[in-house]
Amino acid sequence: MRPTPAKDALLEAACELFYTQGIRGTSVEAILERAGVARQSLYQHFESKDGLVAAFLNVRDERWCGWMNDFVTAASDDPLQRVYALYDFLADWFSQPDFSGCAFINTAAEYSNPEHPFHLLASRHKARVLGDIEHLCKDAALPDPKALARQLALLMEGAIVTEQVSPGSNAAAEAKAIARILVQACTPSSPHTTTRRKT
Amino acid sequence: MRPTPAKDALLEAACELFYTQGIRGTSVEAILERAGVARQSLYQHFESKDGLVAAFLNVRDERWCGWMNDFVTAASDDPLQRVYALYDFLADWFSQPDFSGCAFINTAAEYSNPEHPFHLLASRHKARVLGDIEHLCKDAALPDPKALARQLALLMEGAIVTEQVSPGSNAAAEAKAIARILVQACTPSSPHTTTRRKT
DNA sequence: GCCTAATTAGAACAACCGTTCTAATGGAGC
DNA sequence: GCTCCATTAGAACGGTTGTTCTAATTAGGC
Repeated sequence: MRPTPAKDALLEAACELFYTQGIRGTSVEAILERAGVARQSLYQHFESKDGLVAAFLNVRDERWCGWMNDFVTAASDDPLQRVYALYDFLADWFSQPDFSGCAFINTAAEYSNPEHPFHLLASRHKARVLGDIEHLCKDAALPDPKALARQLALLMEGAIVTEQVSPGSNAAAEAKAIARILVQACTPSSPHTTTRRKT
Repeated sequence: MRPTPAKDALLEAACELFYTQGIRGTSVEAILERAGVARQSLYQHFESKDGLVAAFLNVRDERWCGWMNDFVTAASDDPLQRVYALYDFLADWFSQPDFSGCAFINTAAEYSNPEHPFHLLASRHKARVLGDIEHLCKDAALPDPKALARQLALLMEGAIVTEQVSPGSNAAAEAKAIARILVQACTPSSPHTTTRRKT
């Protein structure tokens, strides 16, 4: 029990509640109850609720990017299939019972001022994800990986939000289909190597 | 002054503040101050803050859809160009100084429970927008207008959220470019009638 | 076994929340 | 001119917010 059990319990409770109920929608009281921890412990390990929020956003960023990269890596050895697997990752995520959209989109919505520290953390997360996608495009030897990554990221955002507002939209599959078209469109008409239409 | 000036002032203030600061982020006090109205007036015309929120969401739905439809109608007489004009509408919207994303996406994020009345109003709004887009696709005689509308709507969501989280992304133009590709892809390779590449 | 530090429970705080009440003021319609 | 009702200002309500404080309790390292 090196990293103090109370601090960990608090962070875990914060991750659950801030994500599913929103930041303003989650009281310190609720976090303490969920963590099974005394009030004092919170202010011993974090300077304030906002400090805990910042910690939550940082671990969420780390974890979510990890999930995404692990998923696409495990999905296939073919770099192009890994690009498409981004949307299988989304489908997997959407099917989780506590799916509540993207924590960072939600945070940017709650703190609309783009200068607000939390909003900035949201932008930073999205920039990081964009970088990861761009990396996938480069690995797949796709032309203009920067531009394509921006397109693929926009599709992901659209799918996330669509599924959040109207659950059951099957938005991940929709986005994947569009992604196929985009890749096809930017590829100099190479005879589709692994484009076995299945879905 | 038929529809009581106080009620109107309250609704107007609610529209501004709920949209730009969020619902939970806006206090009754702030609305009263902005509206320049006494506290009692609020509870005379609306049964509660939640009642005012519902009223806000309804007028926002009506107005936003009106803005969109008016914009694309005025943009061109060519039905296909009207489809593309959806994304010019977005660009116009994004450039407004108080742009804070989509009020309904934000509301669905704040009230994550899909059964919550506010979340349901958000779903209803998106369904309505989807219907309008489908109508545009039909007018443009595009094949499978229902499926295409879902794709175009997903692009719009992606652009809105991208611009909200990271202002200055030029996401509207990005989405428009993708929309062109999608329309091209679903059209049985008719020689591009009005596809004069300009942007 | 003792010392240190983490943790605990719970009271207390001021500030804010949404809401209700009281009482006075205003103006428009008959 | 009087009545009715929208509107006003402001106090007051109970509940919740985030935070601080006080003490008592636990557990680990030397």
